[in-house]
Amino acid sequence: MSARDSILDALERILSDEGERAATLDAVAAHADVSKGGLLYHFPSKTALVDGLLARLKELGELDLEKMRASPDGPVHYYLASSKADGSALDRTLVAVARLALGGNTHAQGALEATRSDWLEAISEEVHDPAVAAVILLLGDGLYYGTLLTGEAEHPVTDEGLPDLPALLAVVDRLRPGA
Amino acid sequence: MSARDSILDALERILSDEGERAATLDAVAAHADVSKGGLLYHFPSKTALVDGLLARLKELGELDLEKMRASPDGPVHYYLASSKADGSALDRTLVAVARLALGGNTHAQGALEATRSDWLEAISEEVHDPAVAAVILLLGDGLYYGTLLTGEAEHPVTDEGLPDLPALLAVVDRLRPGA
DNA sequence: GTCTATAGGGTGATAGAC
DNA sequence: GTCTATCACCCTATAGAC
Repeated sequence: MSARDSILDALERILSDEGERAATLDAVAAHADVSKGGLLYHFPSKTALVDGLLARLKELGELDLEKMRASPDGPVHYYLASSKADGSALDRTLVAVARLALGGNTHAQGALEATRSDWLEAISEEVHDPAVAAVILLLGDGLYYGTLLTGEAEHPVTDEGLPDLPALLAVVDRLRPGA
Repeated sequence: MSARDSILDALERILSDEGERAATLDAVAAHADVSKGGLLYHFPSKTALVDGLLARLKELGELDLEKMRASPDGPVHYYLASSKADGSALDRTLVAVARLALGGNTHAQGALEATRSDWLEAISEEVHDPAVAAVILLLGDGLYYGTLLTGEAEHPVTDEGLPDLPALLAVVDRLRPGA
């Protein structure tokens, strides 16, 4: 793996596990097994480091959008299933960027908004009622919010006494007359 | 207003508008128009300051829960309507605590989880299908997530091209056979 | 290419004046 | 009760050795 990628991986891990405040240059360098000077060679500043993460989100997001559109179960099921973060590369990046966005980083907010807008577009191709499409988008947001709260994708809020994904999908399907 | 309350107000405002990192003792004191020493007289440490905010959340949350149960439109409509943050005292506190929770503060995470659990209970009293109740809870989470992303309750994500609240409520009502 | 050393500024917290 | 002065610590970023 390239040094660049292992640095971004370390940044994601720290943002997910310990939050935005813990993601200092020192901590990222230590987790990536490079020196602080080495980190600053690859990313000249913290802003550049964050921009690197946002570029990764854009790349992974576009790949996922293709998979979403090509999914045999349709974009909606694919979207909701993937909203229960399962530890994929995109999930890890998304949680990390969300942490930055919720910490006030406006670039991260914009990147997330763009991704969400792509999702809504793909959902709307399958579900033509805009209100239903919005409900689905917001439901996915809610699922993501749960994993963001706990930080660790292993213990999402929805695992604590809430119904499982198939039950939620069944409810959503009742909103789609054609399904 | 008591000095204590104006300090907590200042903390909320900074957390909402600028994020967790900006909520330093200095900044809170300046916004509350007290000196840093004065702030530390009322709240001996930053942990005590945060605990003060969590106590306020508990208090406002219990009041809101009563209103939710007594609402003429039923708990579900009340819950979803209030999930689109409208600048109420509870909304401000909730957004602030969510910022802390998403920054990694485990006390704040627990306080939010307790509040969410109360909501689910109240929703379940009206909606007996647990999967539908979960969808409603998550939908509210999604609405909140939008206001958290932008930080300012004045420009929630759902205002940007998504249907308005009545349209969402109509969709949700289709899930409740008795409604 | 990767490292050490250090600058310059902000942080939470304490002691003590008034 | 509220303030000023100050502490030791941690942050991002730079300069320059190897």
